[in-house]
Amino acid sequence: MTKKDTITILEIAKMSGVNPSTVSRVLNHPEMVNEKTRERVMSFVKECNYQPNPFARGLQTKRSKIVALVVPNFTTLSFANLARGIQEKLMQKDYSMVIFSSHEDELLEKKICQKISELHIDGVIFASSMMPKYEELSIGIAKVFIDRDGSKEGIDTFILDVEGAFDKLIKYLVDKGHTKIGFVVGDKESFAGLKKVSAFKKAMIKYGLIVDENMIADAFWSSKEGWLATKKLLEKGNKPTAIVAGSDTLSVGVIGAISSMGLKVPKNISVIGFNNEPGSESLNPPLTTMEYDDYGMGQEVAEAIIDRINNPERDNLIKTYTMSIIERKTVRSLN
Amino acid sequence: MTKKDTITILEIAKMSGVNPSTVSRVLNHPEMVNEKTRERVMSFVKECNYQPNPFARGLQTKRSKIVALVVPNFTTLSFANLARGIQEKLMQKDYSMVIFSSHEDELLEKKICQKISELHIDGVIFASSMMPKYEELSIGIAKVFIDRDGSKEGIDTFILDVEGAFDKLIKYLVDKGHTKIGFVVGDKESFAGLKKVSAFKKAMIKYGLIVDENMIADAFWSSKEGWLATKKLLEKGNKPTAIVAGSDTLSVGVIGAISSMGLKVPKNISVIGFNNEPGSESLNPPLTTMEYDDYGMGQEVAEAIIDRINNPERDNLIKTYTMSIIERKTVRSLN
DNA sequence: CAGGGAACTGCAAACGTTTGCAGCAATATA
DNA sequence: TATATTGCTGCAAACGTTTGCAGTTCCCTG
Repeated sequence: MTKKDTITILEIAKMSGVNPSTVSRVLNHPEMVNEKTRERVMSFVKECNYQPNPFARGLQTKRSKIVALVVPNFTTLSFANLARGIQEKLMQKDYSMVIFSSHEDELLEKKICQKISELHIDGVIFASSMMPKYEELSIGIAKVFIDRDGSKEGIDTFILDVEGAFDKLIKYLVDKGHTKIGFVVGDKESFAGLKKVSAFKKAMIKYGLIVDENMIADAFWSSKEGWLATKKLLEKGNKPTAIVAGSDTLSVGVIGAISSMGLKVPKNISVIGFNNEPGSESLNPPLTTMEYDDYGMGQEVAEAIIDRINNPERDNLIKTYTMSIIERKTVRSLN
Repeated sequence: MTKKDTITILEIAKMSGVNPSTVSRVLNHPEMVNEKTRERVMSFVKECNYQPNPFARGLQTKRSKIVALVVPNFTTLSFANLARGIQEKLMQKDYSMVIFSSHEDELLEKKICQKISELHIDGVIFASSMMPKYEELSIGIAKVFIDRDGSKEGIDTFILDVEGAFDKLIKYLVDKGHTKIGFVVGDKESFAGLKKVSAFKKAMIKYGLIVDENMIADAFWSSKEGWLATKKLLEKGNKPTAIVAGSDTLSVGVIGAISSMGLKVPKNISVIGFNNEPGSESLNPPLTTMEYDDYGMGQEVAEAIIDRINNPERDNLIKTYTMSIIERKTVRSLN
C-alpha cells in the first residue's frame, strides 16, 4: 500500500470500477456524484494516497493554487511577520506561497512580475510596492495591495493607518508637555518614509506645533544610521525634548546616540519607537512604541486574495489597520 | 503585438512555418536545430513574448522548476538572510522558491513535506530541521540540509561550524584573561541550542576552564528572555567576568540586565554576541560578536540544490562555514 | 556511383487531468 | 400511458508541451 509510484486517476478509476471522469468529479464536485460511488472511490483515493497531478490539473483549469508575495525585503521584521501570517493562512486553505524580494528596485520588480506571469500564479500580494503599473502581469490575475492604495483600480487594499498612528503619538507627547519634537525617519525617499514624514508633519500642525525641517533626520533603516542621524540632529544645536523614531530598530540607534552624548533617556530626551519589534521591551529603558498586528493582517490579506481568485468580480475591499501606543519607559512627562 | 492572450507553441510554429516540435527544440535543445531556422523561430518567440506553459511542460518533463525552503521561522534574521540568498540565486537560475515555516513542529513539518510532494517540487532545502525521516516526501526528490548532517544518507550538507566558533570565542576571552565565563543560550532543547551548549562546554574544557551549569542560562531566543535569564544568572551569586550570548538579539537583553543591576559593560562584565545582526554595531557600547555570511551561504545552497536536481547521482557534498570574531567594544582585557 | 552517415525536421503519441455532451435509468408530470 | 425531468455516469476531446522514431536531404567515403 501507499505506493509512492505515480498513481493516476486512471488506476483509481479501474479499482473503483468507474470512469476517470467520475473520480475527478468525486474530487472536485462531490455533490454531483452518488453517495455510494463517492464513498467507494474515496476509499481507494485514501488507501492509495492518491494526489492529483498539479500539472495536468493546471493544464485544464489554468489554476496553480499558488500565490505570490512581493515584499521590499525579507529582513524587516514586520514583513517577516506578514509573510508568516500569509503563508500559514494560505497553507490552511490549500494554497502555497512563493516569495520575492524587490529591494524597492523597479527593474527587479518588473522581472518578478514577468516571472509571476510565467508561472501562471493565481494571485499576487504586493507589499509597499512603488511600481506604478504592472503591465508584465497577466491581465486577469488577482491582486492585493498592502500599504498602497489600489482602490481606484478596483484592487483590494490593506493599509496601515500611519496618519492615525502619528496623530495618537504626537497627541500623546503633547499631553505629556512636549513641544519640541524631533523625527528620525528611515529613507525619506522610500514609500514608507515619505508617508511617515507627511503623517508626522500633519500631526504636528494639527496639535499646533511648528515643524522644523532641521529636526527631521534621514537615516535609512538601520540602527547605525539612526545613531548617526540622531547625533547630527543634536549637534546642530537642536534641543528636542522628545524624538520619534521611524522604527524600533532606529530607536536603538537613537537611544545609543543620546547616551553617547552624555544624556539620558528619558530624563533629558524622551524617545518613542514604531512597530514594536520583539526585544524593544527589553531595551534599557524599555521602549515606548506603536504597534499593530502584522501577523493578523497577513492572515486577512491571504483570505482576501483567495476570495478574489475565486470571485474576480466582487467589489474591492479596503481595510485600514490602526496602531496603538504601548507605554513603557522612554517617555517622560514634563508636566 | 505582445498580445497577452495565451499564445502557444502552435502559433509560433505556424508563423515560423515549422512543426511545433521544432519550436520546442529551439527552446530546449537549440544545438539540435539549424541556425537559420533557430533564429527565425526565436525572432517570433521574442516578438510575441511567448512563454511556455509551465503546466504542459511539467506534465511532460515532471519538473516544476520550483524549490522549497523549509525554515523553523521567518523572523530570525539569519534565516531571513539565508532565504534572500537562496531566492536570488534561484531566480537568477530561472527557478522559483516556495517557503514554509515549520516552527520546529514535527507534525507541521510532515504536512509541509506532503504539500511539497503534492506540488511536484524539484528540490527541498531543510534548514535546522529536527525531523528524523521524511517518508512523506516523494522518493527521488533532491534534498539539501543546512545545519544538520545528512552525509550518511547521501544528502548535501551545509553546516555552520559552531564548534569552531566557540573555540575561537572562548580562546579570545581566555587570551584577554577571562576565566569565569557565563553563557546565555536560546532554548536549550532546540537543535540550535543543544549544539551551542555542547560547543561551549567543549571549548571551555579545551582551554582548561571549569564548566559550571549554574552559569549556563536558558532563555529562548528573545531579548526579553535574555534579560531575565541574565538577571537570574547574576542573582545566583555567580560572578562571571564575561557572558557569552547565543545570539545578538539575546545580547541586547544581557546588556540591559547588566546595566539594570548597576553594572557596566564592559567595565564590570564583558559581553560577546553571536551572528552579528545589523544594529549590533550601534548598540551602546557596540557589540563584539561572531559572524558568518548567511546570505552567501544561501547562494551556495541554492546552487547545490539546482546541481543536484540536474544530476541526482553525483557524490554528495558537505561544506562547513566558519565564523569569525568582530571586535567591537563589549569585551575588556583583564591583563 | 553506390552506400552510409550526419544533420535536420516532421509526425504522432504521451503526459494526467477536467468538462461538455450524450446516454440511460428512475422518477415525476400531464 | 406517454412525456418530461432529474440524477447519475461514461465518452471523448481538449489543455500545451516534449520526445522517440522515422523520413528526407545532403555530403562524404570507398
